[in-house]
Parts: sequence; C-alpha cells; structure tokens
Amino acid sequence: MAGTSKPNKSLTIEQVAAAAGVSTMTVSRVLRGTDNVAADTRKKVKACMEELGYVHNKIAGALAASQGTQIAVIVPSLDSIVFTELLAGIAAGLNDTVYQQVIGISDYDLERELDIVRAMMGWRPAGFILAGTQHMPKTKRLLEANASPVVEVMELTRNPIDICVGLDQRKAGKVMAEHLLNKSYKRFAYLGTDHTIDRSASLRCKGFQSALHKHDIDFEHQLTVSDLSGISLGREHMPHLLEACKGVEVVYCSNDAVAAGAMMHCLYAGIDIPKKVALASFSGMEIASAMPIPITTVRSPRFEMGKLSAERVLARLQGKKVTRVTDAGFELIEGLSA
Amino acid sequence: MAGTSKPNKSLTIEQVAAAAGVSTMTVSRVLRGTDNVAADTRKKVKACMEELGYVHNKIAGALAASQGTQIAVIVPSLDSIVFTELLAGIAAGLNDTVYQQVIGISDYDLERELDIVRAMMGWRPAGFILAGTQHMPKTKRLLEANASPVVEVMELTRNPIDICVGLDQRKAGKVMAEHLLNKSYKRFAYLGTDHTIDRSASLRCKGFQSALHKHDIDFEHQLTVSDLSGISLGREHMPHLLEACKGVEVVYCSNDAVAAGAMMHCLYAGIDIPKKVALASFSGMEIASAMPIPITTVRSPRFEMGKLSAERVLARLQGKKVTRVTDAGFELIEGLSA
DNA sequence: TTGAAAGCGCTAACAT
DNA sequence: ATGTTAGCGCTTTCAA
Repeated sequence: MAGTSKPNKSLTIEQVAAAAGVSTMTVSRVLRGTDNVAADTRKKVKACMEELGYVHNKIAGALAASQGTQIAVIVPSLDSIVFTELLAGIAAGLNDTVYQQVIGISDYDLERELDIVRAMMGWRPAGFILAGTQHMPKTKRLLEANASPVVEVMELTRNPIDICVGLDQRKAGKVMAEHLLNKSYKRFAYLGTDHTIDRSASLRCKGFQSALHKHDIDFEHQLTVSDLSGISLGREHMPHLLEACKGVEVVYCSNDAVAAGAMMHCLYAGIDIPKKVALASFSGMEIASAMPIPITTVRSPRFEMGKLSAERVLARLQGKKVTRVTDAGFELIEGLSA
Repeated sequence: MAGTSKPNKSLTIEQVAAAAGVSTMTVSRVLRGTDNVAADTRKKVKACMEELGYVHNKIAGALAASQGTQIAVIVPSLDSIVFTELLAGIAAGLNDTVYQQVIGISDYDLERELDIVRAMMGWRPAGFILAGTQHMPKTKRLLEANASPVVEVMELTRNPIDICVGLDQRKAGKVMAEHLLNKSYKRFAYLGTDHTIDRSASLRCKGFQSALHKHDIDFEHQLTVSDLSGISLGREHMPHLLEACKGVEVVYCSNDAVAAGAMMHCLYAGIDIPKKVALASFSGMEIASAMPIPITTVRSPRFEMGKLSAERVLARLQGKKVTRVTDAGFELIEGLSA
C-alpha cells in the first residue's frame, strides 16, 4: 500500500523565475545548460536557485521531454564481486553524461527479471543492460517492442535482443581444460553451483567437459549444490567430493570463491595442493591471487564489459551504428594451485 | 549531452480506455489497484492492457500524484558484502510494497554523496536511506529541508538527521578488546584501512584502544593503508606489520577481509595462529568462518539493519510515529584465531 | 536572447 | 461503480 505522507511540495521553476525576474523558460534553459542564455542572466538565475535551494524536478522534466535519463541495469545478485565490478564499469562508462544507472536484482530468477523489467519500463529508461542472455520470451518481447537500446552482457550469443557484449563461457572452460591436459592431468572432478542457477558456470563446465571428451576423458564426479554461496560451498563440499572420487587429480570449480573454499578445506585438512589435488577455476577475483597458494583461474573482464556496455548504449542513443556482438575475451592466469 | 534518440512514444492509458470502452480514470484505477472497480470491468481492462502490451507510465503517475515510489539508498561501495547485505535487507523490507530502492554509490566520498543526494532528489523519492552518519553540512541541510523520511544506518548517533538505525561501532571495538584482555593478551597491533576512508572502522579502533588504555596498554603499532581493499591489504601488509613490531601477540583487523588476508599470509609463511599471532576483527562475513582457522570476530546485523531501515521509512510514510534511534546490537563470535 | 502558449500522460477531487 | 475536469512542473514549439 502507498503511504499517507504529505506530498512533497517543493519549489518550482516558477518561483525561481520570479525571484530572478525572468521567464520560466529561461530558468529551464539554465537548468539544462542548453541554448544561448546570456552569461549575466545565467549567473543571476543560478544564484537564485542556490539561494532558494531549488532542486530540479526530473519527473516533470522527463514527462515533458518524453525522455528519461536512466539506464536500467539488471544483475542476478550483488553477492559476487563479478557483478559489482560490472556495475562499476557501467558507472565509469556513464560518467560525465546525463545518464545514471538504476540497479535491479533478479536473484537468478527469470520471472523476477521479467517483473523488474516491467517495473523499470514504467520509468521509461533510455536504455537497458541485462546480465546474461537467458530471459523469458515475454521479457524479450517487451524489450524488443521498446525503442530503447538493450545490451545483454557477460555471456555471448549469436542472437541478441539488440546488442551483446560478453565472453565465450564455453571456450573459457575449454581453454582451462586444455591447459590442464597439457600438464598431463588425467583425472578430473567438478565442484560448483547447481547448473540451473548459474548458467554461465554451467556453460564453462560443458566447455571443459567437451575438451576432456576429445581425449576420451570425462569428469569422474560432478558435485553441484544449490543452497550455498561460494566460499562456504567449497569449504563444506570439497571433503564430500574427495570422498566420492578418491585419487582425483584436479578439481575444476565453478568460480574462484568455490575454489578458495575448497582450498581452505585442503589447508585445514593438510592436503597438499597441487600435489595431492590441483585446483582450477574461473573469475580472476581478488581472493584467487591472495590465497596462500594462488589459484589457477581465468580472468573475465567484468569492468571492461560494463564500460563497453554503457558505451554501446550511449552510442545507440546518439544514433550511431553499433556493433551487435562484441567478444570481450578472457585471460588464463596461472597460479600455483595446478 | 543528452542523446538524439527518438522519444519513446508508447501507448497511453487513453488507448487502453478506448479499446476497453471505459474512461481513462477507470483504467487508472485498475492500474493502481485502488478503489472499487467492478470485477468484470477490471478483467476486461486488464485483458486490453495485456493485449496491447501497455506499460504504466510511472513518470506521469508520479508527477500527477506528486508522490514517487522510490526509496533512495546511498552506500559507500558495493565491494563489501557488508553493504550488499544491507541492500538485501532493505529489499526484503520493501517487498510487497509499491516502493523500490534506487541505489547510489558514493565511493566513500562525502562530496560525491552530496551530488548523489542532489541528483536523486530530482526524482522526488519517497524516502532516503544513507549508510553512515557522516555527511556534508549541505547534505544534511538538503535532507532536512525535504519532507521525506531519512534513515541513517550502520552507525549510531545521538543527533540523526531524522531516523537512525545502527550499532555502536566504538562499543564493538571495546567488547572485542575486553574479550582479548580476558584471555591475557598484552601486546596488540592494528591493521586496517586508512581512518579517513572508513569511519566505522576508525570508531571501532578507537573503542578498542580505549579499552586497552584502561589496562595501561596501547597498540604497539597501527598500520593503516589507503589504496587496497580487504584481502589484498591483509595479505600484503601483514608481513610489514609483523616486521615493525616483533613479538606482538594480537593483530586487530579493521574487518574480516583484512583478517582473512592476514591469515593467508600466516598460512603461507607458516606462522602459527593463534600461538604465534592471534587475529581478531569485525563483520562476521562468510569468509571469517570459512577460513581454515575460523576468525574471532563481531557480527554486525547488516541484513536486519537494512530491513529495519526500510520498515522505519514505511512507517513514517504511513504517518506513524517512529523511534528516532535504534541500536541494532552485535554479537561476538569466537573463532579459533584468538 | 527571451517569452507565451500548449501540452507530456497521468491522477486528485469532484460529479454522477 | 464510473466519468469529468483541472492540473502536477516542466519542456517543446513558435513567436518576438
């Protein structure tokens, strides 16, 4: 239910105009920094605004101009630094423009994502940036019907709703597998989040697996868990995994947090890394390199992807032609854990 | 500069009204779920909206009602789980209401915070939630001049702008110090972020110190660093600290991430925890309990504080009387690191 | 360089 | 239970 608070009666342009002895239009022009306003007039008006404590009403502005300045951004979670760095990138890309991001959290739930898209659309944002390429058909339809630019970021797809900036998750898995195969490892296991929750991780896992298959190898065990986040997941389930497939040489983890947790267990239990078990993962988060034994991982360019996404949106808003699909790449980081 | 995109001409209430054969007012009522609309009419209108793909224009709505549905939330950073959990709590508190949070990031910069407050005020949010109690005088003035409720969260203060939900950071430091003194530790050092950046941490440090003073003890060394975040900070600077004050028994860290990093170094360097050096900190984050040697820390109720903040805002919006200052408390968690 | 008039799309307040 | 009227505070468009 909406509240009972008194409507926020605040100053209007008109009162500023009166104080400055000009028309509302002049004040409006000063406000937006557009057109030609005489330097004196501008200064006088600014002084009055400051004096009265006037705050530009963007609601009225957006309505009159039928043009918002918000960029709707939807991420699955803020619990992972992966997404907060993405947001930082977007913020950087939007810096010094009139646009600002408005963040929505879908909790890895596509229905919720749809709700958020719908709710945000009510504010007529100038553009959308969504993490991931998987959405409800209805979400896609809504977004396609909308004139504003839409960027899907993090994963790569051939058929974006509009624009896509991402990395080939499958390939990231494959490259890591090949790296490990080159080191003559033969016995592999997988530890991570439930595939239905984290689709990117699932793609990496599949890519990893496909590389193994080429050598007639497969995971000896895949342990996926649904209810825990990163570190705890690794810490609590690593022993189960090791129990389930004794003699396994490498545990490929769905991300660095899981790998860090797995390493915590090994340190605790006195299991030698990488001699007894090797660890590899994905993300390139701070924790991977800060661990006593730095983790071999793949760094994804989160910040850069965020920045690129913002730039694509801006370009489109300026009527420029925009590359539909951009592969942002990744980088294998060799630690000492494998 | 704003872009050149075509204004987002979308469907209006009027077209839905025409299609459903009712007045715009009826559509508006259906949209907001208010008043009495005949069940049939409501169904018919809803069908038309669905059919045409109409999306409620909240900009026009907010203008007409001079009442927004956004709650402006400003946190210093999203890099720490402390703030993302706070946001999750706020989201939980706002769940099933018409209100939604809009997030701003100040980067621990009070000037930037002021800019964000000003920008957000342009959207006439129904309420504000700010992390921390330190703000520019101008920020306070802006907020006070505004009719909407303002919650300051995380820290405690006697003189909130409006409402305060927090914990006594000083006391958290004091309690930890007393806990360690009880264990007969005598030689202490501090490792953390620069005091000017993280004020809460600084308050804890002072509280800790005041407890030491009562026993005629003081930190033998305080190492504060400005340019690194949590884990790396601990990992990289722990050796410097140990070098600077050999024989120190306890290192009190500004938060769990720092302590985790410090522990990483010790594990790496073969320094026995807690025999050779004990570690204590603050936050109660996942990583603290997942470390090979669980860290002795103080858990702050982030989620709960977020939820409480949202509830206070809602209560005020409903015209209810609201407790001005709420101490959310904290909990000492004994690990094995001290 | 500045101003006057006409709405942007919706909702409050009042009819009916 | 539904409709009518008059704005919300700004910007667009056109005129001076």
